[in-house]
Amino acid sequence: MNVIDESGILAISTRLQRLSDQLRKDGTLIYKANGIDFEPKWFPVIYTLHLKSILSVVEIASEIGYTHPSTISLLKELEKEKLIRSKRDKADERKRLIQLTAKGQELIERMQPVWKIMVTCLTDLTNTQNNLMQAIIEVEQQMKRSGFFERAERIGPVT
Amino acid sequence: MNVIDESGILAISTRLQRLSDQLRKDGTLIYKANGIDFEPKWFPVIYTLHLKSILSVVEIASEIGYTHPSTISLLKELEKEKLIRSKRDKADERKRLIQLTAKGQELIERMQPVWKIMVTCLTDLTNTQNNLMQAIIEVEQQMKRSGFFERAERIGPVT
DNA sequence: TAATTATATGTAGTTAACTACGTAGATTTG
DNA sequence: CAAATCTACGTAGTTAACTACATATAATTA
Repeated sequence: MNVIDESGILAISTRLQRLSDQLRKDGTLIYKANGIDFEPKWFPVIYTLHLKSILSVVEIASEIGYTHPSTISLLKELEKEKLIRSKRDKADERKRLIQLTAKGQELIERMQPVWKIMVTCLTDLTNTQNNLMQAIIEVEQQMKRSGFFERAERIGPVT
Repeated sequence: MNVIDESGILAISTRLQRLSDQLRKDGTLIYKANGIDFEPKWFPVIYTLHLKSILSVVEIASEIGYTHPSTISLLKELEKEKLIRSKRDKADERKRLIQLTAKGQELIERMQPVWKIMVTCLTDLTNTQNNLMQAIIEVEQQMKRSGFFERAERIGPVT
């Protein structure tokens, strides 16, 4: 990965994705090694339902920052695993309300120690001179002020 | 994205990917706005060939840190765009040697000012208290020492 | 030098997100 | 209150990476 490492900031999107993938793959292995049948991609949904207990599809999507079709496909998997269940909202027939099942809640209990280990390891890994988590938060704030495209428009277009 | 923002480091893989996607999407728009027909995903291959001029498929894959099938599919697209061409290595009939075409080289010339704008904007965006690029490099170094899974194994498994 | 192993490339299918589009129910407005 | 618009959900198809497997050539070894 010589060239990409050296091409600097232009390949930052590639670098971010590579890091994300590595962490996710290890996440899968860590759950497995601890005897837990859980995929990292499910975390945002499950964690959201853990905190909020009952939400509609679109509410979950908005909490986790995914599109609703992506959320629907995660919910399908989780329903198949019997970790969540859903019912129509009687007050608004368009909505489907999602909740954890007892199995889902138990799984969360069993995952607590694993999450604790993960937090420790991730904190360790990222606790360097420039803190990755903080850097992400800071860049997201910068982008909220003015995004990459908007900034480029302001400088360019090259005539 | 309340919950994910607050779930902290456990959702770091999701956060990294989200940021990567946003930057890539804006990258696409910036090329377009500057009248350049180029996709950000092509950057690693094109930039590598710009520096090294002639390489085999596996050499490119290794330089950009992708698997060879991913690289092959990028090369197919680039060949269709006539930005690269390939020929068998006479010394080793297994190898396919890849080079930029004249069109590819011209495109790179035309992209230089856009890359310059991008570098400026990205540097600006990430030049916060905790520098994102530096943070990535530091975390990659940490992971080389001992990865996420390895660290978790050392602490756990929970008995 | 024949057999084995390693390397380079290629194909098929998977994954985890996305966009685009469609429908049904709720809300707003002329 | 009928028509128009908006919101919630769902489906189909795309994307950009991956893994697993297959094949051909090269290199090594018995």
